[in-house]
Amino acid sequence: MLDAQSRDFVAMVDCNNFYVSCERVFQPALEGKPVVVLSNNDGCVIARSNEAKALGIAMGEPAFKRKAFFEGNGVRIFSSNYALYGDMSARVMQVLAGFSPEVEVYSIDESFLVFRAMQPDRLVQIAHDIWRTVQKWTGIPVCVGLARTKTLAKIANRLAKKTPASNGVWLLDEAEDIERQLAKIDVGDVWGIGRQYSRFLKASGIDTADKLEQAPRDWVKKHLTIAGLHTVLELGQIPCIAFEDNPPAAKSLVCSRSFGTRISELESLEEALSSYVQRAAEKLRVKKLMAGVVRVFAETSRFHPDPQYTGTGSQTLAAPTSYTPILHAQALRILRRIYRDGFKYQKVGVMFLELVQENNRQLSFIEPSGEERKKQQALMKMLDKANDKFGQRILTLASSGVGRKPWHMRQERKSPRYTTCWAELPMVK
DNA sequence: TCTGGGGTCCTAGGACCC
DNA sequence: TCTGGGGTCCTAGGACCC
Repeated sequence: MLDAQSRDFVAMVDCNNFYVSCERVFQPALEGKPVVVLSNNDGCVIARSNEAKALGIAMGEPAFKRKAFFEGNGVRIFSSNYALYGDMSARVMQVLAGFSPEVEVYSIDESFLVFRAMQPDRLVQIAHDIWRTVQKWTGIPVCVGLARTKTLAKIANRLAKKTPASNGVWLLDEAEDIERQLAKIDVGDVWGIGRQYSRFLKASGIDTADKLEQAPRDWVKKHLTIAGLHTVLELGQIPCIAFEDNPPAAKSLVCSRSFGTRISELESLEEALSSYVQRAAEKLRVKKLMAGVVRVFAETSRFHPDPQYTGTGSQTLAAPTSYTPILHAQALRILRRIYRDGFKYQKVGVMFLELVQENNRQLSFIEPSGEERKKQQALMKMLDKANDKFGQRILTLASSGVGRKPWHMRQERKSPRYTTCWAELPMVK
C-alpha cells in the first residue's frame, strides 16, 4: 500500500494513442497523418492519432458512418492487430520494469510504478528519463503522471498529454496546485466516474473534479457506492486503491464476437459458438486454469428495430476441466436450450466461470480417473502445439465449419504481425 | 450492408435456514 | 388470535475500467 505520510509516489505511464503508435513504428510515413484503428469487425474507431482527433473523429464512432469523411480527409484506416499490439506492449512494460521494482501492468498500454521515499525534483528527473527511454527503445511515445494516489496520477497523466510544453511529464503534489487543477477537470474525466455517474453528479451541481472532492462523504457513498467514495478520497491525496503487484488469477474468461452479418439459423450459431469455445478453452489452458461453470449467451442487435432477445444459460460441470470436447458439448447443449426461433442474432459467446488452477483443484468422485485425465491432457497438449506451430485453427473440431463463413468478422485493413509472424511480413509475401 | 471485446466490483432482493 | 428476525447464499442488474 502507498503511504500517505512518507513521500511515496505513484507514476502512471500511459502510451500515447497506443494502437496508432504501434502501426506507426512500422510505417513511419504515417507520422503527422490522421490515422485510426478500428475495433473487431471493423466496427468502431478505438484509437486515433492526434491529427484524427483534430479532425473531430470521436472515440467509439461507427466506422461505416464516417466512410466518406475518412476518404475525403485522407484518414488512414487499420483493422485492429492484437498480436502486434500485445507484443509491443510487452516491450514497453519490460523497459518500465527497469525503473521500479514495483510495477502494476494496468492495461495493454498503461502501468503504475511506485517510487518510495522520493524527493519531488528527483522524481521528475526519473519521469523524464522514462519518457525518453521508452520512446528510444520501443518507438512508442508515452506520458508520465506523478502524484500520491493512482487517481491523481491518472489526472496528472492527462495534464501531461494535453500540455505539449510539459514534455510528457506532470507532477501533482502541492495541495493548492491540485485544487487549482481539479477545478479545470470535468467530473466525467475522473477515473472511476463513467457516463451514468457523470450525468447524475452534474444534475446534482457537481460538474468539476474539485467539487467532487469537496462533496459530503456519506452522500457520495450512498449514491456512488464504496468505490465512488474511494475515488473522492484519492482526489484528496488519501490512497485507497490498492497497488496490485502480482494480479490475482482471472475469475472468468470470455470469447464472443459480433457476426459479419446477422444470422437466424441454429446451425450457424452452433458453428460460431463452436469456434469460440475452442478459442476460449485454449486461453484456459495457456493460463493453466480449468472451468467449473460454462455459460453461453446469444443476443440480437440493439441497433435494429427487429424484435430483441437475449438468451443466457449456465451449467455447472461435474468437475472443473479445460478439455475442449467436454466444454464444447456443454456449450452446445446450453445454446440449444436458450435458442429461440425467429430472431436475427448479432452475437453469441461462451464464458467460463469458477476458474481453478490446474494443479490445486478439489478432487471429485465423479471426475475422470487419473488415466483418463492424462489422456485428455496429452491430446490437448498436442492440439495446442500443432495450432501454435502451424497457425491458428489448423486442427479444429469439424463442428466449427470449414472455409469462409458469412458470420466471420470483417478485418479488411489489417497490418502484418511484424514482430510475431515472419510469414506475414511484406518482403516474404 | 456495416455500431468491439474482455474484464471487475457492488448492491438489492429473493430463497432458504434456524 | 397471535404470524419473527437474523444470517447466508445466490443471482441479476448496473456501474465502472481499458
